Amino acid sequence: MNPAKRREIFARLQAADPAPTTELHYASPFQLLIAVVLSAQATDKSVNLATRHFFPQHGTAQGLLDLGLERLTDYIKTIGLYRTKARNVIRTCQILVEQYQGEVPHDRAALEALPGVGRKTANVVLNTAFGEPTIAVDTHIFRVANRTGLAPGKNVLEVERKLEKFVPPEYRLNAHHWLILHGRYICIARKPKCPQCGINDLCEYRHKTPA
DNA sequence: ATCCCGAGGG
DNA sequence: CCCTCTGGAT
Repeated sequence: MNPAKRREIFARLQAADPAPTTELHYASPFQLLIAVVLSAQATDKSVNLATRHFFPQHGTAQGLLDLGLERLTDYIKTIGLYRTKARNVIRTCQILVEQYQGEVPHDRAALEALPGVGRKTANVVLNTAFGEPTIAVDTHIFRVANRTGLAPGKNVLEVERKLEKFVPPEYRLNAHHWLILHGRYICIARKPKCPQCGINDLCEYRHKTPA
């Protein structure tokens, strides 16, 4: 795909949604971190339904330690992978309290050292909580980047590197949320809504869509 | 490559 | 029923 086309895609996404952001509910970098960890292979909606039961009263690292593993597990039983997530969240809280005064480190390596936190989660926290122009490639962005031809790649790391290289600097901060929301509501995995898509004339996939 | 794993949609 | 959802660790 040529650079002018890429630029036009982001210009349109920006026009349609000037200030995109996450749909996860959170009130601090810590709560964003926990919400993103819980969101692995789960919908934002289901994460919000669970966190609303304990973020208000136990929305800090020490607060979740006080809540305890058993009660946290009970609160997130409606989310997939809940046993692993509950253990990881509690261990993460222990590390944050012991090593970072309960705060979220503003540092990629420190974030990725937390249990349950990989490259994608670290990128989301760096972007959304700390304003860094990272592009976290999740299931939506991987699909959108490949379908459209915007940044095709065999794995998420390859797609991330291409996006970093191809997305014009002025769009980089918001690129993550534009692409993810586009993937969630328009470029859906099963049945993409190509007729309603604002960039279908720039896309390399529409031709393969069954009429 | 495999495991973890509930809820919603089609 | 099958697929998908802001993945990460082994």
